[in-house]
Amino acid sequence: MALKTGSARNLHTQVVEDIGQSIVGGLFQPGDPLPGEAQLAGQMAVSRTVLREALKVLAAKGLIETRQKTGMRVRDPRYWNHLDADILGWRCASMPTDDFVDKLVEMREIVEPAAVMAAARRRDPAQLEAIGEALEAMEDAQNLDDWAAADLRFHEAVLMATNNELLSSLFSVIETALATFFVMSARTAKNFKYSLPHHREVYEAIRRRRPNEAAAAMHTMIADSRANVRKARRR
Amino acid sequence: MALKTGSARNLHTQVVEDIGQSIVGGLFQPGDPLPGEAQLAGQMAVSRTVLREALKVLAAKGLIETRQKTGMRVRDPRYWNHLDADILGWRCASMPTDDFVDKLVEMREIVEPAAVMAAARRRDPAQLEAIGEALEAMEDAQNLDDWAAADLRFHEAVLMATNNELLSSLFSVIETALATFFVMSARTAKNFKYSLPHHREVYEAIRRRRPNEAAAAMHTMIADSRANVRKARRR
DNA sequence: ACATCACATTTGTTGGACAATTGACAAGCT
DNA sequence: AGCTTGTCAATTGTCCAACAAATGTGATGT
Repeated sequence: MALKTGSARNLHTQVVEDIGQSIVGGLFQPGDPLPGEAQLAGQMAVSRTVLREALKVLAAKGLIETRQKTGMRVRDPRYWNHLDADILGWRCASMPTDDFVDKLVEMREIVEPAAVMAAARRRDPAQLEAIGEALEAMEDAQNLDDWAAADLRFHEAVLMATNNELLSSLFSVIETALATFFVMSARTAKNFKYSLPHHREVYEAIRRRRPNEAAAAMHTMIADSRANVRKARRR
Repeated sequence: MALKTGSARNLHTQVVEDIGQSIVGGLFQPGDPLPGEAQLAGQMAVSRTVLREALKVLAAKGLIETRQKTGMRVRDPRYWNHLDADILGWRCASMPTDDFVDKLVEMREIVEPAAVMAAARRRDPAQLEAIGEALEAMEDAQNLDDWAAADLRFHEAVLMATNNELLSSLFSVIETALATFFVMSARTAKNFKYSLPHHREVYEAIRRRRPNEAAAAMHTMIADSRANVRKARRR
């Protein structure tokens, strides 16, 4: 457990990452409980103060609960904030199982068509331009990394154009899904721009304020993406 | 700012509530920044340690960012975790503006019809029974409080029956929306059971595994609810 | 066998100290 | 004067040691 995961300026951030990943990754089973604060702090070579700051964060995410004398227990996954960006990231880092990928796709299929409908109705010129810029960046992309970044920007810009921050907060889900797909299809992507026409359709529909067309285009785009992931998964 | 909001076992929980509500409520403007830790701790009569535990939680929710020397700043609302149950609660507590209610309704209209479709396809017998029990409790309810609690259980059970924890995590949104509606229509509700037939339709569609019927029933139900809220808001 | 109570363990809370970072300002050089 | 450089100070980051509060456990007494 003592691996230093990513780099982080703050110590407690590292501790959060470390313990969080251990819990989400299943290293700690739900219900049965972590060592005491003193022991944990010793294991990770940090002060109890820092450890406790991390524990509070994990508790806020719903991963653990603490009671005096009893100690800390991993909560049932039912109570986790599954939409939290960190938790999503940890799940993908350690357990990109097939059914989890399916759940991500299902979320996309629900959220994104509805989002482009809202965007087509309510977007303002600046938001449209943000989407357009992302689209241009996708066209100009010379390698997979550039294209992935631009793709993320595109979908983020669409979510922002809904003018509903509850919807745009779901970008953490879409972001995780796309990132996972990119990893899975990194090899098989000779023509990584294959979905560019779909993106253009979505953009055009939003520009022309055609909610239904936008939703349809987005729907086929996600279906395509899912089929592609299935294919990549099989090899 | 020194009002003691709700009751809480832990001190830092109170601090989180207090500062979080102040930020979400607009008492602290985004961009320009909170007093230092020492001063804040003094104002709230807690130790710096406790205050810092609270600040880490708020930072994890995306409300603030801290840097050495500069201090703490309220982040742009774009970065807030708007789907966090606490943040939703704080927004409703201090600012149930009309457009926020509209956004909540929009989320329901997107999520819940899709959710009942998934539930109608994938629910298992136990999950169906959980929905049925909630429905019975709604029938038997003698007062508004009982009915509200049963209504919440109904919608939660539906989300759980999707077998997609990403979807069921959105219950925090639905919960907040319903709670707000109950408050808004508390007076005007002579016949608070008016939506019972709709709920029954949804239940039946899920039982008979009819995704499209379930989605349609849920859709009209939410539309009804929205119309009712509009009416209540006007007086 | 049962109730009661003291105890021990674990988290909760406090205060203080020092380290690390970094913006601000002053000094010095060109 | 304008720019660079270095020092300073303010703020958060980290650590430590002690005590308070809660609470399961077991001893104790009847």
